[in-house]
Amino acid sequence: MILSNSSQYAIRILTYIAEQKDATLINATTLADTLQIPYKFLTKIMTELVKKDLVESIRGREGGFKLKKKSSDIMVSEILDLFKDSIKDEQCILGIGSCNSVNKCALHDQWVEPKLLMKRMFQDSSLEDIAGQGSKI
Amino acid sequence: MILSNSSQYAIRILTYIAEQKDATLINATTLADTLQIPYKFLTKIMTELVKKDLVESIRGREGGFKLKKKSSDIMVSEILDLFKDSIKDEQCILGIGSCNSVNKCALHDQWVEPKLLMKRMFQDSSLEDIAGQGSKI
DNA sequence: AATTAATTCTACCTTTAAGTAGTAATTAAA
DNA sequence: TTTAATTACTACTTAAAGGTAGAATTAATT
Repeated sequence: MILSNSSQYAIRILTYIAEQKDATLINATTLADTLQIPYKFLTKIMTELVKKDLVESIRGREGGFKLKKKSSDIMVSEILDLFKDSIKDEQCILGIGSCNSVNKCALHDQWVEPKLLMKRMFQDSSLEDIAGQGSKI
Repeated sequence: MILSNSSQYAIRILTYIAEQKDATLINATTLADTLQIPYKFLTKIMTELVKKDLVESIRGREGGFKLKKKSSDIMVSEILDLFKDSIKDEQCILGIGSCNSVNKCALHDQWVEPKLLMKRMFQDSSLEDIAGQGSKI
């Protein structure tokens, strides 16, 4: 699996929140139900997103969550960073330390291009970019 | 992590074996030492590679392992298949079932290109292609 | 002030990947 | 024929990810 469950969930959660009208609060129950994520696991993730300032929480009755920044200012790579799932420049596909043109593993040359594209995909995509396409949830 | 430890180990093991002269047997101790893979874990992987006919084993004293096919006939994707790490066509980067142009997740469009390159990297690289470059082990 | 609906905290349980231990089976060499 | 060097098998342990439970905290509504 390329991304951990936590990363996948976090992207889906944030994308869904980004699709709502600004300033509307969405609560954990709604998120868990619509995104089909186990409630208790979701709340754990939400707490992390709050701590890392991607999301703002309003506690108590009528509370909920909303984005803390503009959706165009939250990049997918930021989300992946929280769960150590983002692509590093010298990430070795065979796990032999760090990999570069002078110290390469057997698959290094073949990995350069796909790695670059993956990195770009995560770094260049904001929540605004990926939200609101009517895609599956 | 993109590939599991088992997949990474298996690729390294097979690449190393492919670099030896045909018909030379390499034993588990040598593999574990030179590739720095825990011996007991390595033997477990070797048994799988033997069962799946990628490797031939000679038991008993002076025994060891060698490739069962030509190194040009073993593709990296075959190895990854053993550990369910290969890239599937409709693999959804967000883990929402299977993903295609009519039923897409939020990241689908961005994922198409990198996914294709990754798939090709694995499908088009044989052990012969990646061995013998003097790369790190 | 009490109630209720919400997030947060702490601790635990479950599943899977990763790694380890011990022994049996095999075979060449001494 | 014994011994040593090897792979194969069975079972266990550990670590990490994924997931759950319950109570504490917060704050709006009644």
